[in-house]
Amino acid sequence: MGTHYKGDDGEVRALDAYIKLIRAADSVAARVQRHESVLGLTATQFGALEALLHLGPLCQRELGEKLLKSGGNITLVVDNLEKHGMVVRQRDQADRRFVTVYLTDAGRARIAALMPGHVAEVVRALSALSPREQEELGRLCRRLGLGTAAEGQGTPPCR
Amino acid sequence: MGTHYKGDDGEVRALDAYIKLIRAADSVAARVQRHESVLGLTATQFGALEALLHLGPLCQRELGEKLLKSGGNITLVVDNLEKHGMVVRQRDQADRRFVTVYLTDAGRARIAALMPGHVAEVVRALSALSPREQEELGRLCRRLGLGTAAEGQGTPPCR
DNA sequence: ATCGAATGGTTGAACATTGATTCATTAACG
DNA sequence: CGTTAATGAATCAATGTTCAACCATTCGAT
Repeated sequence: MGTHYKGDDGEVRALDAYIKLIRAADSVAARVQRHESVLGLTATQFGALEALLHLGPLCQRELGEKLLKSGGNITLVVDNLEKHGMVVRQRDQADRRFVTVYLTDAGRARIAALMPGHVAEVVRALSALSPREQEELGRLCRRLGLGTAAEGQGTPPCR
Repeated sequence: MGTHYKGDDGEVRALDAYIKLIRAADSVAARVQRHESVLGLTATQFGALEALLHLGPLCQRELGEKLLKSGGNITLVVDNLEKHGMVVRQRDQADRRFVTVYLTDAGRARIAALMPGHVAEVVRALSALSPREQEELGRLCRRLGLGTAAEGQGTPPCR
């Protein structure tokens, strides 16, 4: 199990941790997302709604940073959410480059209704670890994320 | 920072760990993959070559399991690797449903040449953690991955 | 005030990924 | 045997994602 690469201890240790980290994230994300996508939302759409719900209106650049997605992608995601009436765009009057994205009532209702199930699924996915272990995992992961990630660590990317 | 969801302690703890896990994996994977993709390989192509290098020839179904990717995707990935002469397909004579994928000499040389840089980048990405912490992270992640993931935990998915 | 750099957003091409369908082959079972 | 089920792979449409090019807007020098 783990890595088959021949190298010194430090390399094998890092590779092993790396593989397990990626696999765990994939596994947990897949499990959680199953419950979102069934309801007609992609993971990124869900993440966007959730960010808007918990952080309030955001411009598209901010949304992209929170979700770790490219600008072009955010344009499409917001397009689709807007098409479905979950969200509205509005040009910022002060600085007309910005487009602020607002949750509609329908969007707020939708994401609010989805959250309990989402939370329950996350809790369930992490139930393999004790509370103390979950905290330890969070601590370790936070230090890893600091390296490259956009600093805004507000809201879940949801892949 | 972390989660903005209002809920009981267990929920907040799980959500927080979840977010950080996903972000850390994204962040580390992005960093590592930057060094692979610059050289003309997608993450999945790299993962496939690496699996073949360390595990020997595999059929496409096995490859899909190792990489956590769909069958249709594997067909395309192998197509592209074959086009570039990194890999050859061969029908299994015993059971003609199987197609075994072999590394060519060129493919072996290519992945072998890439590995040291890959390993160095993984080591670097995980250097925020001490050896002991890396082991702890691996231990926690392994227990999370067990929930849903395909059991074959041989080789890195690389997203 | 103006010109150039930087920033936010959009667009379009390229591509990876999935999921459903289909086909060939093998296995199982009567 | 022969039919049916199961398995591995290929194919195709649909979609999410990224990246580069581009436009509009603002900001900063001079």
